[in-house]
Amino acid sequence: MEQLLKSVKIAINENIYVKDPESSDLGKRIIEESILMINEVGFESFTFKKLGIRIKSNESSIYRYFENKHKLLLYLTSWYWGWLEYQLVFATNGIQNPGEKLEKAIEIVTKTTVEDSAFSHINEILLNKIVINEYSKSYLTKEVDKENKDGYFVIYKRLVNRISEMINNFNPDYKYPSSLASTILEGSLHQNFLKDHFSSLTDCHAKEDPTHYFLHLAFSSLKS
Amino acid sequence: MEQLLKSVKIAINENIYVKDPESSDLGKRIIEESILMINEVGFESFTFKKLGIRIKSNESSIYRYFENKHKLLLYLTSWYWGWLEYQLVFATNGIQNPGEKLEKAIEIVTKTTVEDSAFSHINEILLNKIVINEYSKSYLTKEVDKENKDGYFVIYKRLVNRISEMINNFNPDYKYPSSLASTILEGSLHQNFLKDHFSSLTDCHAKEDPTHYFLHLAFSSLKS
DNA sequence: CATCATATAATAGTAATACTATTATATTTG
DNA sequence: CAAATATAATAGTATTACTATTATATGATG
Repeated sequence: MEQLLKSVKIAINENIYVKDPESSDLGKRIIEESILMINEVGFESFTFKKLGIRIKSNESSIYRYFENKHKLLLYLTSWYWGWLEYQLVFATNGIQNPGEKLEKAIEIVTKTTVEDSAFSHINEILLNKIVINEYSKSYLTKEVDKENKDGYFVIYKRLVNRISEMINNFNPDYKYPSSLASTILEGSLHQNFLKDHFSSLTDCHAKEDPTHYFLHLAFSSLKS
Repeated sequence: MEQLLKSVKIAINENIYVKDPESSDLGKRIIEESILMINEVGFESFTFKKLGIRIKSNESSIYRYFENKHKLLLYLTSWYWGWLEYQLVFATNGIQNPGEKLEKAIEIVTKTTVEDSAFSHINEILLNKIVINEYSKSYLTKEVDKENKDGYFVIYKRLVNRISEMINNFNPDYKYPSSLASTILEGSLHQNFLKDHFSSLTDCHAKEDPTHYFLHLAFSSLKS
């Protein structure tokens, strides 16, 4: 898998960036260091000026890659979902049995992220933390409908739909496949957040807990 | 219920505000108009300066009630959760049967908000929209642990715990009562958001759909 | 190897934001 | 009526989120 992934590039909607960050060394440094910095200071305090100082480049040079930090967040989270989608498709591809397939899918999307050496400038573990802490902010905006129309959320939507289809294949009579799929994806981020900051509001404390919880939730819904 | 509620005040942690907005006419106008304005322009574009102009008062006067707009958001959302908690307790109080009680609770917290005439300066329908669109932003911050320690989220936590206890009363063997409770509350906000902006990611399209979805989700989990 | 294009860096500037501080003017209360 | 308190007006600051311009470095092509 590692070898194969090395030649794979996660395709991001071209309108999200001004210039493809994968196309230059500076671009890759922007991605690499922004992931570290957003984790350190949070998205609100993160600015292009500070990032410029950190990567020993200039604020205005970063603007040649991304219009603003919102677009950079969209880029980072799209990349994450694309990466997760790749893992999902790869891991479930050969499975014929719909129950097994769905089980594997839920495992993939709810498990704790491990680093992937295929993309050297991207720290997937920290990127997962960014998604947990900041993803909602990318769509809870007044511009969401326009940006959705412009295709900024296609990868996420495709991922939800893939899970929704697997749910449907397992039980075609179940009435809420899309809601269950979106609940699993969003809920997994939420339970992970609660684990770290509001532990009394969750029963997920160990690594595998969110996976067990969502497996139980999904399969009991689909079997009844 | 209406008559009784008229003498009820939703108690908000005193550290959230500088001066109690319920204590003056200006304070109530700040609450009333900020709800309208955040709905209109979104939390990001909302500023105390603009609110001051709108209520024909001064920016600096608003600062005498709230340190910043983040605190105002905490106030508004705490009020909402307090109001919902009151409805929950009131509606489920007399119910002895744990299944019925939980069913009622899920109905209350997932149903579409209707206006409550008891609090004339607060539009609960719009406040519910603010909670859907902005609540996450109030805790997805670098200050969350400190603010949690300071008790800024107590009402929300109490609400989740109430539901969690009802789940536990219905099925003491179920392993994830807190996770299920937080999934229902957060998930309900999320499904409502998807309904309005990403309809392909949800099966909740009509008014009662989130309730039906979460009732099915909860009870099939708890019966298996 | 010269030149031409492009990428990057440096500098400066702007409007808006998120405040703080000070003073003036109402309004309430004791 | 005086004193305290609430509100309003004004001004000021550091930071943010950009845009614009110019300078410099690198690299590709003829």
